[in-house]
Amino acid sequence: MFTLLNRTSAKNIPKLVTKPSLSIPCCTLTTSPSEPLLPITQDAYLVNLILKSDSEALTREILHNPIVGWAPDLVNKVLKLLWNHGPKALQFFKLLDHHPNYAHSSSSFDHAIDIAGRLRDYKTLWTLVARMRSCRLGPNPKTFAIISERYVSAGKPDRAVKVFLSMHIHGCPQDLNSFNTILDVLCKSNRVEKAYNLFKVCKGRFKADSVSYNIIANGWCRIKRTPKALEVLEEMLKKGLNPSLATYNIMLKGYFRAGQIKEAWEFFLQMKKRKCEIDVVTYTTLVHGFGVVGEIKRAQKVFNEMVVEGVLPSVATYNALIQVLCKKDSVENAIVVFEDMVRKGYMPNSITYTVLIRGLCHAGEMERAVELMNRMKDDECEPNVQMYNIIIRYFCDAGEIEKGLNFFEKMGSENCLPNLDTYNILISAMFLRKKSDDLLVAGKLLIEMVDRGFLPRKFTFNRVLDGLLLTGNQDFAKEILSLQSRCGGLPRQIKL
DNA sequence: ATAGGGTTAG
Repeated sequence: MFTLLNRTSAKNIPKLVTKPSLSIPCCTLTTSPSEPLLPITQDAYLVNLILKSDSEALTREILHNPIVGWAPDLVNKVLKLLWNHGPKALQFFKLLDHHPNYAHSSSSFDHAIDIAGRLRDYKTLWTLVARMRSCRLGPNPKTFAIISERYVSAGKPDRAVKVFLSMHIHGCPQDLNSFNTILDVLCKSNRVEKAYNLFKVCKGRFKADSVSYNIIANGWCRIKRTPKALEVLEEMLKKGLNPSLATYNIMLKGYFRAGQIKEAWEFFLQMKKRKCEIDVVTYTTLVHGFGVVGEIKRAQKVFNEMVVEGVLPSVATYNALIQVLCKKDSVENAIVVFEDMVRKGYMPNSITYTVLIRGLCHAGEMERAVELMNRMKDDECEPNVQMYNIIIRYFCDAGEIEKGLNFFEKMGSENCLPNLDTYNILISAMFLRKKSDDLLVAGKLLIEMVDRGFLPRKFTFNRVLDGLLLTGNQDFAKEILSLQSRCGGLPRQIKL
């Protein structure tokens, strides 16, 4: 297992970390007198407008409102905010495509294609690709990366491979980069066998490089098949391609994933012994790896020792430690680490908050979880769908259905659109109290989710239908039944 | 959006 380590690793190139600017251009438009007169960002204003307008009003606002100066950046922001409202997003995109003075940019096309793919609306997807081409804006390698990913996550990896092999027909020739991308897309969805087959067939044609090999090795590691990963890397060495620190970190993580804790530690010791440049990723892998198997003391020991070795922890390292403390130790100790990181000047990110909020909820500390959620806004961090889903789920589980519903309403007013999970969580909760009014709410939620492009499972439909029939809501049940038959032909929507 | 570390609860 250590032959890999006999080679010198490539120089580790420091990564330039740039922080994206968080300032958002403000719009002086005010919505209506009943709403707060605070300056509202233009993208948020438009999203609200799009969500509440019928198609006639929308045409008027999008095409003929002279106050809105359309620009690619603004369009992309709107599309992003409408991420969990696919049909409306596509309606908006198509409408704006007919604007007299505005033409879509290539990145907006990519966004729209992504959304169509998520809705599994492949007809629209390929229409957009054709339209993009006729505007001479692509499609580009990124477009195909998006399309492949959508096919793979819809359970159609063969279609993804086919799309890759026919890229050139759409005016975008394949190269090593796009080859590596499709391999990675397949591996990240655990279709490693498929990736490996494609790799074997095409590695000569595209001159597979060490990145290709790393992607495949990581794929085998993801599905806990470390021997296959080692085999692939041996082949890489035979080809004269050098492993890099990324290669070693992939294997290290692979051992942890496969539960080979002893091997992981041995591998790390060998890395050290053979003068590999060990970096923050290596240490984060160790902290997380030891933590998830409950070896908290060792995780903390590694965390403390890395500084001695001259490697500073990153936010990700802190997140790893905080997470494992929440899971295997106590949320109180996790908070201690969180406060320590803040004191040292680290800026917690949304993962830090998600992990801590879940930890607090799990410990039954709902008030503190909510408090933290309010406090994170001071750190230029907005609560996201996942956090709302956690809070809503735990409140519902604790029997506080009203509080769950309150948070659901709150997210609507904060430009955080519910996703499939949100609806499933809430609909399930509507059966807990055995109240007939709750079932009416469940029915309304079901209608709303379909409207937003999410397809409920058959189980969900049946449950709501049964509930409505049992509580004497025959008319509403009929409405739901016709909704279900209208959904029959629709493809199933998956979560993010 | 070409590779390695940190959310995802049966």
